[in-house]
Amino acid sequence: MLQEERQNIIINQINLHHKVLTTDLSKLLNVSLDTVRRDLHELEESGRIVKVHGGAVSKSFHLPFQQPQVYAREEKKEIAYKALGLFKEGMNVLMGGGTIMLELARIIPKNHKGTVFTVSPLVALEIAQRSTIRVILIGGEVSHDAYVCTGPTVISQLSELRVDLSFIGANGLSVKDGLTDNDWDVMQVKKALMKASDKTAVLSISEKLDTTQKMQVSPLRSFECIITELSPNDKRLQKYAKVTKVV
Amino acid sequence: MLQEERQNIIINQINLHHKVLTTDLSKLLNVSLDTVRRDLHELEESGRIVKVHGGAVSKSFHLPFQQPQVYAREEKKEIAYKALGLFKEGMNVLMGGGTIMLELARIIPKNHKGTVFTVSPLVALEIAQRSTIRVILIGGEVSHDAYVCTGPTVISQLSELRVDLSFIGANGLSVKDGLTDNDWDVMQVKKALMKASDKTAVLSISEKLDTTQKMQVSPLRSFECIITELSPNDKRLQKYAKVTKVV
DNA sequence: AGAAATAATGCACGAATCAGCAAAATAAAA
DNA sequence: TTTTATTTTGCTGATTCGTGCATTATTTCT
Repeated sequence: MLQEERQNIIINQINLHHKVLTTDLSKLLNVSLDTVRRDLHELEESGRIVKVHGGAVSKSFHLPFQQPQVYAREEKKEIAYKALGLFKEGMNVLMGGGTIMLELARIIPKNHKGTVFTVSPLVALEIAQRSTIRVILIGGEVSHDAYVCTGPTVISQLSELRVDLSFIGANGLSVKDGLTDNDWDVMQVKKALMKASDKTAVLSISEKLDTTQKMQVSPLRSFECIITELSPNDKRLQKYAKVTKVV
Repeated sequence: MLQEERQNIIINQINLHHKVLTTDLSKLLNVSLDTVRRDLHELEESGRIVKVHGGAVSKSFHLPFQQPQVYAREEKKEIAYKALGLFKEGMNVLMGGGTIMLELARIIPKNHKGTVFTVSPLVALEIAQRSTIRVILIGGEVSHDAYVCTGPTVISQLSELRVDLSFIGANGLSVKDGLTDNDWDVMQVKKALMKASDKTAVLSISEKLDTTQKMQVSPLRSFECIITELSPNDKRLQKYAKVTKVV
């Protein structure tokens, strides 16, 4: 077998699986490990792949220093725009935390009528800064990782509140387990958010669909709708559409 | 499984959920805790994530509030350092809003013991971000100009609170009129802050000495001390020193 | 302050890598 | 074709790398 032929096969395998193991290639091509290694070395020199210990990965798979400021920013913006459509003039809404909420906060029109309640200091500041809308921040202990107010104060304040609509971000979302979270305090807050509102919309990027975290916030059917960046008739959403509205 | 592959999965999990636990990753990836820890270590070294006790959090969850030009920054830092001297280990303190408070928030040591209550979302976020100290945000309507929580909710929550010490920024400060402010809501909040604390320290740059605003918060004598960037025996402070302590 | 959870450290073992060398294959020249 | 030069391949041993385990620190919770 020619060297070039072999290397083409290797490239092919990498494109196919994003990664290859040196030992696998050795068996597949019936050559020694050294030969495979030398091939990988050359392919790396010519910049076609990235060699790692144990094998090699495709260049796109190995993201060298790409550090997005906000992960999946565009998708989240898209979701925020859809959500904004539900926020009619004069409504009182309740917003949770997370990057999607921040995007939503950014696009609320300056003179929108209504009141926003939120447990997220960041959301509160963003809205207060950009718009003249009334912002009520529900205070409590500030969580060190999610930057959201949590704790009994939050729960009790929310229990005295009644709003038309709430927006909640998702950590895990699946048909079977509904909305799930991995932080007990945050889970409690989300439950309270839902209790305080007539309707609740879940905002989530599609990547979180069919994932489950440790604790359940609420089953799917209790939500007014699920908002993702996907088209409502996307295949991935169909099983959700049977239980609740998808947007 | 390739190391590279594993680390990509970890990054992805963190992007999705902002925070991951070492034990969860260990189960998810079917490797020992040590391996996960080493991965997290490497990812931190290359600057892609931030490691915390028990797991790791996303680096990209950075706070977008910027502070372009702070007037008299150096003087304010100086004041903040003096104020920090009063914040002993284990104390519960209450902080108002304003740029001096932000400087104070920035210099609180990472592992300082104690609890901070504040009506300023900015202060709360700054502390929550930089330190492991407990931060309780007193919620309410977010003022559009001072970015401080105001209104009846704040007042009533503060009335149920009792702390050792509070730090308040000044808008106007004079021997004759004491601490004065020009915003009715903020004035009310400051009054409530004082009522909730055993002692109150006023933080002010010297420029505001001998100035008076429309509404009085409290006369001078009710303060434990006044903190400025000046030396305590500066000429300008002498008339204040007759009424209360100056630092 | 004590108990439990989490992290760091040192060690051992196997797997992967590398360098140099000899054999084999291929290409080029006589 | 034979001979020679060049490239490619496989092997050996030394070395590094990745992983898990045991032990010791550190942190957190109560």
